[in-house]
Amino acid sequence: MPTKKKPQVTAAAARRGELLGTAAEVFAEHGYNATTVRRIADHAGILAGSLYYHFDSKESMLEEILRTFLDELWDGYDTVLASRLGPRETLEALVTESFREIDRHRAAVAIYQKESRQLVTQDRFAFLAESQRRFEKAWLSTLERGVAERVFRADLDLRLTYRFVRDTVWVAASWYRPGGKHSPEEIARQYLSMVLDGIAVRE
Amino acid sequence: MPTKKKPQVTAAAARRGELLGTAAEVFAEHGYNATTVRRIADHAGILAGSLYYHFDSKESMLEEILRTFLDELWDGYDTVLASRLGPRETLEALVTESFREIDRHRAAVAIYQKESRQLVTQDRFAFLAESQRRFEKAWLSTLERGVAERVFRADLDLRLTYRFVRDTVWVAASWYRPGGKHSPEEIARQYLSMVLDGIAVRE
DNA sequence: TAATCTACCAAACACTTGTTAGGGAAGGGT
DNA sequence: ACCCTTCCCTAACAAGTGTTTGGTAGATTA
Repeated sequence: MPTKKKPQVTAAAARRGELLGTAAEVFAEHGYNATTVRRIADHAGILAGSLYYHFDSKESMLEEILRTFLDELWDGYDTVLASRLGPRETLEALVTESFREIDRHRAAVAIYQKESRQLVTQDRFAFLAESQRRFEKAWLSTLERGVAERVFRADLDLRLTYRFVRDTVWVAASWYRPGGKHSPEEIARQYLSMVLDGIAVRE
Repeated sequence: MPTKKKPQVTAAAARRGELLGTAAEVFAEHGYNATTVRRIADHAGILAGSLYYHFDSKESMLEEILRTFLDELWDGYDTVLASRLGPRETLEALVTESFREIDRHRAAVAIYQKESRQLVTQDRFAFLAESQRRFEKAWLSTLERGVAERVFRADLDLRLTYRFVRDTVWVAASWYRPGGKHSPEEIARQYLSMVLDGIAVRE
């Protein structure tokens, strides 16, 4: 029976996570394709070949980064959706949760934004397509409920509205920097104010 | 004195434009870095080396694609800005003009969206940074005028609002397909309706 | 008809890429 | 003292990259 096995595996997992973190940042900064494994290794203070002690391939690093992010994202989303709030409150909670995820996983979100379109076609990244379907379903049904309950406008193309709301939230990852003057919650509040009430003065 | 010189140069320019068009589409679909010159050549029905009869390098193709797009974009923007409309009408005209540009140059816009962040640091693409500065100035001043004239809300962070409006417009290039059921003007109308008045029902 | 030019091909170049194989230093376990 | 695992390095590989060179069929010009 092996003694003292657990300490090593957690240490290994910690190192793994550390390397994935630096890889995510380099991917986010230069793009996946333009990022060489040597550059990731440089950033981590080791040599390129050494990465292959921890990971099977460059692609598997990308996969693990995106999987980890999406898993945590859906943890938050599912909690919101399970609360069975009204449509407006659901939308507010989803947006706020999204900005929190951007705060926590900004590199992964940036990568997702830039690369997901081309990745979804690969079998390996089929989970991205499934996530997108769930995503669209969650948002669209919230919007539909809102229209039915007369809290959202009925004169808008809902699919267009969905893309509008989705994009306005996630593109923020391209300029957001954690530790800035706005907290995720504050940014969410302003975004919601614009999306819900518009930027024009009411008369 | 050379006779019959002009027909050739216009034919050459036409071929150039043709090749730039296919290059732009491949760039937009797979990303600049992931696009090989061989794939562009395949798409055009020639061999990779033959591209170098028309262009200096892969990078110069990218530069010409983006320059052409930005030149036409600013033609439209400058016309709008020169009209000296009120802030709300200026915003409406700029948004509408943007969607028309997306309709005309959707490949170039998609490339710009995905690659500009990394390109601006290169000397060769310094014109992107200049364009971004003019862009921010045009939009921000319009928003500021709107706040001063009490047609836009005064309680919003203007820089956040600027990024919001900017992003909501341009990310549309990632899903917009010309010839769809919505014309650029119709999409602009719906976007403006959401941005100006919000998606919530007014009470 | 001969000369020239246009737009392409064929084949190679130098370089970078992701990845692999073998080795070795450090350190805890027995 | 020895072994074994962990984590990294050194050095190389094969495939793919952007680009160059020399050549050539066919149209255009003189």
